[in-house]
Amino acid sequence: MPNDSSEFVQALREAGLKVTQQRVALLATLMESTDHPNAEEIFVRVRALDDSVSLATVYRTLSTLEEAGLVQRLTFENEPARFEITPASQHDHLVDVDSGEVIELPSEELNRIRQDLADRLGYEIVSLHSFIRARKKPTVS
Amino acid sequence: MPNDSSEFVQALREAGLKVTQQRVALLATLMESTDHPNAEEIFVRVRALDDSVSLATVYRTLSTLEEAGLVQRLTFENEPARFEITPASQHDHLVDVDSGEVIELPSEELNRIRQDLADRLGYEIVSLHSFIRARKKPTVS
DNA sequence: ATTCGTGCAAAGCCTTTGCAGCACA
DNA sequence: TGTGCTGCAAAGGCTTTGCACGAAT
Repeated sequence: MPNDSSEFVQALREAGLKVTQQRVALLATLMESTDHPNAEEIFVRVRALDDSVSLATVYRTLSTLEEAGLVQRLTFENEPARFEITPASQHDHLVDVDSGEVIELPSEELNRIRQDLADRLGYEIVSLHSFIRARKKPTVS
Repeated sequence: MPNDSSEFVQALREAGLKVTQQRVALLATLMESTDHPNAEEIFVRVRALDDSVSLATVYRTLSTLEEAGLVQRLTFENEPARFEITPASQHDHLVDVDSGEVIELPSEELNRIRQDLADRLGYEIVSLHSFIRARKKPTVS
């Protein structure tokens, strides 16, 4: 039985989901990840904590947690989806087209403007998926 | 041989690509499309103009044109990629989560802020991929 | 004549799913 | 005990690719 005092356990309970060791392991893995891993990478990392987890469960759990709002799916171009724990405030992502590195771009200003635009059209925002593909500029001498 | 005076022909030539009837038909199709069709939908529409075009060619041509900068690929969640003629100025996309409809959100302000953010990090923007999943608000009485 | 593009069919990659067994509530 | 979750393996959807032929330069 997983550690009941964990913050993940509470989050799962609140979402009305059963607390399984696989889900706790996955949430723990994602919480510790500072990058934005894809399902395969998460699979490898989770197995370090619990080697009974299958790839199918990783996919299923990620979808479940996404639906519950605990996890966010990042859909970039020409690559498998990446995932992150749902951040406190939405942010854009800058993707280095050469290295594949992802940099988070927190900006209240961007969020505010998008909010306004959606408002004006009579929409409420469900989620944001913004990535800017960019290349490092040669450093100016 | 396709109509040499067409704007598409010129664009293809400038990109150093051979001018084939398939490519011209695809560009014409995309230019006439006001929505954001996926490869399958483009395939159907292109065949109305030239029924020799194969789905493989649609995919290959879209990738080629994307690389040449003539076409932009829109990568939304849980659905096949959509495409549009590269717009004069970049814009965000609002996706109605219920109907699937895509609304373009032109905003110079958003572009400027993103430009600034990238600049400050020493990056130059290659392309922008921003979609906001949103739901229509109930109309207030 | 050469090079590049195309159609076809097969393969590939990422992701989902059916089913029987197991774990959590 | 009952419901939901899991592992396994198979299937699925979208996209890419090898090959031989055909079209553009």
